[in-house]
Amino acid sequence: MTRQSTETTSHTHNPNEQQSDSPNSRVCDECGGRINSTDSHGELICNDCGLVISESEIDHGPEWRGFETEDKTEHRRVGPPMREDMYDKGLATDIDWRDTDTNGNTLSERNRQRMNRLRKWNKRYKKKSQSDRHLKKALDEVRRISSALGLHTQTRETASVLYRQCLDKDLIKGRSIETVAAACVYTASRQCESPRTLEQVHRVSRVHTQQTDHSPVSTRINRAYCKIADELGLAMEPVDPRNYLNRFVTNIDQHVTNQPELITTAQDVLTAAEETQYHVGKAPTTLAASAIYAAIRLTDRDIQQKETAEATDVSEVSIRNHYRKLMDTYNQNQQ
DNA sequence: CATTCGTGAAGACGAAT
DNA sequence: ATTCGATTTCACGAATG
Repeated sequence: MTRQSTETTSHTHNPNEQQSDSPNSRVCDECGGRINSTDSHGELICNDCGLVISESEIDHGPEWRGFETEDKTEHRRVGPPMREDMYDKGLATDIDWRDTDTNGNTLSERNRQRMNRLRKWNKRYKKKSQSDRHLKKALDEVRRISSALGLHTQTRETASVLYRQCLDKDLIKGRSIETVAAACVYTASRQCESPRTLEQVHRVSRVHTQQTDHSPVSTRINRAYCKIADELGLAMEPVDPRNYLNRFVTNIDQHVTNQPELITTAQDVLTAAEETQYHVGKAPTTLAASAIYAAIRLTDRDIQQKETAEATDVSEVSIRNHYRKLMDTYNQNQQ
């Protein structure tokens, strides 16, 4: 459905591309345009056609840190930074499985047995307690969901921090690990301004709707999210509908020409709507979808309501109910 | 014929009572 | 806890081109 990075990673090996001025600049497969470095939502976006290339971010920074001048010049390697999304924060030691020393020489029989014993106890220690296993399972789930939603590393780490805080506050009791993990990812995606809808999170989560639950979104994840935001004292702002535009437009599977024009028009439509306070009380997703359809009309494109509705998970009716008004306020604002 | 438009019923939600 | 109003969605049929 969405285009992922698999197509773009290949020409990293092309020597011609190594000359580019920034490590992030690449060329779009679709239109040959320059690809922007990540925008504020952590998504790689083509400058020309607006195609979302890849939502997962690669850290191009140095893996070393220097505390004294000679450290910096030597580029001494000191290991990766701490990671909140690994249950031991990435700090644990592992013993190599090869029975060789650092020079590659095979070990003596006596030393091999010693290493075997050490490996065994190291493993036992790492999986020691029940809570460690719980945390590992939970953070694996956070990682899985984040990756399925194309969220970038910073968002995933935020979700992981949230989960640890939930654990501290005993918020897991009565809920499944999967539910809390999904709720943490949902919360983090909003905090990091690359929001995913509850519906999107629910679709990739392993939280089943109850048999009696007819609502399209998971009440469980929503309740967990409310509880988390309340207990952790998070002041959650309403989602800015503009943050949905890139993703929604990319979701329209028909090839959209000149995406940036469409997106900026939709942005202006939303800005105009805010000035008349039209947006108050309306769902952000509905506003984003309606603004996109209004922009489609304003720029004379041949894309149907149905397609817009399907790409945004907003009903056709809701789009119908709003896009005229949005077009009107936009047009008034232009004069 | 495909698409858009309008409608009433029904559910969910927040604010007010 | 209940009521009320606004919003959203569904199912359907009518209007439009």
